[in-house]
Amino acid sequence: MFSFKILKRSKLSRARLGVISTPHGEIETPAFIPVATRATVRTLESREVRDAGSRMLICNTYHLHMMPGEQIVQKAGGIHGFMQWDAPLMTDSGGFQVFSLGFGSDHGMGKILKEEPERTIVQGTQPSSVKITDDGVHFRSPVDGSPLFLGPKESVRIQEKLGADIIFAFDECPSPLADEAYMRTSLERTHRWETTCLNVRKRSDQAMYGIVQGGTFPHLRIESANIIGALPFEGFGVGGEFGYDKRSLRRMLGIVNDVLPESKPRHVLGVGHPEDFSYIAEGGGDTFDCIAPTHYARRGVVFTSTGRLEIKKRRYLTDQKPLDHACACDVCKTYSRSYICHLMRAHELTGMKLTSYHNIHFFNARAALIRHRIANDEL
RNA sequence: GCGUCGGUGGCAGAGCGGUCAAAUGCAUCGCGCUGUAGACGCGACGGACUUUGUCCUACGGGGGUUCGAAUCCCUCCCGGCGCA
Repeated sequence: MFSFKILKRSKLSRARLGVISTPHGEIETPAFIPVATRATVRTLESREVRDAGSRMLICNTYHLHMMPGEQIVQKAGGIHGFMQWDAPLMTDSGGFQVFSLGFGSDHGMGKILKEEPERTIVQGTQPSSVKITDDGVHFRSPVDGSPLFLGPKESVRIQEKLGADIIFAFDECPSPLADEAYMRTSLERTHRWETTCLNVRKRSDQAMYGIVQGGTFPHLRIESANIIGALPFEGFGVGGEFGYDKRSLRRMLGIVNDVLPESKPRHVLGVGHPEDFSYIAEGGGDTFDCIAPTHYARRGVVFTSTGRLEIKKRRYLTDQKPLDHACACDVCKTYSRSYICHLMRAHELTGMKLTSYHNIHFFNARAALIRHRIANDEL
């Protein structure tokens, strides 16, 4: 049911052109995957996401377990039926929440930094609202404080009920502030968890991706890729941070992907600003997800062919041009910057919807361009 | 006309003798967001400068009281409400 076909390998880089086939259809790669954490790409209906050019989404185990709960989703026919998305779907395992609700929250930072960090998280350190044990992670909801224990068994059990086409093994996304000793301990624990995920899986109609970690330590990345790559996963995720320098993203991916079996698809977790696309493809990434298009859209940041546009600025109130003159999306064909600027300033939901739609379309178009360039031997 | 309440920064709205260039919210400006807790977070927001400080101009206008007033008094102007 699940397969990955490589249509072309670049001669210039590790980039490849491919097709992932799932029980819910195919997707051409490299591809950008919008994030639909709680079974929605925020502000957009499933059909709109589809219209904007998306062929696969990634939902989240932790968030869908907390609300509405996997039983509800399962009864609705899995996420596909629940959200009426008749195309491929992935679910993230909850491994990112180990970071985002843990050290990420403690230090008020994301997993990608702009400069070399001071590695203050040493082996044995625990985040304040999350407790990491050998069996899994005790979470405490930042919303209402409700507890949740998620380990490899729990994550797989939930993901099998949610029913995505591709599920991820449970990992710990480590903080960029972790020192090497912490990173090694975390990595070894993650490796054990991933083996458990393979052992407890019951469904054969879902692909399971193992996740490579190791932070910015090349030898740990290689070690992780060797171990995870040798396990019978249908594909691989590459998680964590890749260094503050954009170039190191391509380098680290390259290091990992030289080790991972070439015939299986690789998903780069949580990376994908427009300027990252070519690095990801050149590093051998096939799919990648990022909250950027929707996250920024709601804050009034629009991605265009000439860079970011902060559409809430007063100066756009009288601008009759489309968001992006080079964009073919319905929003750009229909509405002016002036209108969208007004909606955003008035806090009208439609404003966020229009910017989200455009950004998703823009990201998809950029991914299509990457595919085009590989096909034309340009990348 | 009489009575009464009120006029504070772009807006709304605290303050009601010193610790007030004036709380708070919104707006504005700047910055930050990369497997989404977050339609969010941080900073600035009268002017000028030698900017953890100094000076100037400010709480409807004018005039007083006081060492000191956005805060008290008088008067004028404007607005809400009530009564004629």
